[in-house]
Amino acid sequence: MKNCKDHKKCKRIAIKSAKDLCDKKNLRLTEIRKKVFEIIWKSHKPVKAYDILHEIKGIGSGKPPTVYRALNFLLQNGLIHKLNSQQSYIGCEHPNSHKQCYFLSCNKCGDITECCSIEMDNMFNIAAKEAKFNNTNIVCEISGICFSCT
Amino acid sequence: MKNCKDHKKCKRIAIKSAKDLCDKKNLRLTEIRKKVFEIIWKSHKPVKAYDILHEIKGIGSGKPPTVYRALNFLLQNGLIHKLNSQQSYIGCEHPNSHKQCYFLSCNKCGDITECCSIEMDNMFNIAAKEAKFNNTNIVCEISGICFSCT
DNA sequence: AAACAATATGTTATGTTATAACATATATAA
DNA sequence: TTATATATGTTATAACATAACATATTGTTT
Repeated sequence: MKNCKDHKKCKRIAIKSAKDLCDKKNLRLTEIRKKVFEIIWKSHKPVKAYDILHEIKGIGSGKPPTVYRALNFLLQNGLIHKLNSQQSYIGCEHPNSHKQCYFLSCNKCGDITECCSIEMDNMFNIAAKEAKFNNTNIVCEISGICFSCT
Repeated sequence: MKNCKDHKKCKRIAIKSAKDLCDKKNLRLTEIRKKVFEIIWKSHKPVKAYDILHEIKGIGSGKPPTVYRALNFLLQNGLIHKLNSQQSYIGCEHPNSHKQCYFLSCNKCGDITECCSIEMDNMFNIAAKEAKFNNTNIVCEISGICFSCT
């Protein structure tokens, strides 16, 4: 997310839409869950579970299960994503709206961009259909060196 | 890899071509590396590092670094793949030849199919090019329920 | 409001995955 | 043969994640 100029705004919007989504779906965005979400949204860089754990002093038990439960809640409800190739977590840029996305991840600066592409989507759907796979879940992570780091 | 009828043959070929590849590239397929490779090739299912560790009694130190070093050697030289979404390792179906592949992974039977697709490749290349990314590495894993398990 | 059920969090312990750091051995090149 | 690079041994620990059971909080029914 290189083109984020005003991250405070970015974060505010993310929190607002998380609240809205939870209201609409009757989900409880508890204090702990909200805090974990906020920590993840501190930047556009992926965050590790144990970094959250270290940062979450004063709220909740400060023990792994607390953090992982919050992460799982956020993952299940599409508010964050897990980056499997680096075991870390990042806020979803467009909750509510999207089905599938892929990630561009810079090995140098750590910046992540979440991308949606109908073409890519179709590709995945075709691949799954050809193989007769059901209930598919797709992990697609493109890592490399981004433009500004080249 | 549902259409493997004769896995002994499958494995033999894999070991043969690993040897050839190492000869050609002047790489040393030592006893430990070969053993780890063989354990991975016992089936077409992904194998966990610690399962290898438990199975590798009698050869090498039988301690994590030994196994991870062998795994890294095999990964770096394209002889095996790592499935990031399940932290496990699987033999490469076509070393030498391919640049990019994606995986179909059944959540029920655990079977994995390694697929190559020019269209998918192009898609990834276009995505990387558009984003001006260099030296890209792609992780693409489609999980779901396979045809025979449905 | 009281009783109950469902959901969320606390707590302890442990399982799982992976690497750092330094020592020793083996292979290859000078 | 000495030097250098590569591979392995060894000890310790870091990093990631969940099981199992106890308690608290919220929501629902009576």
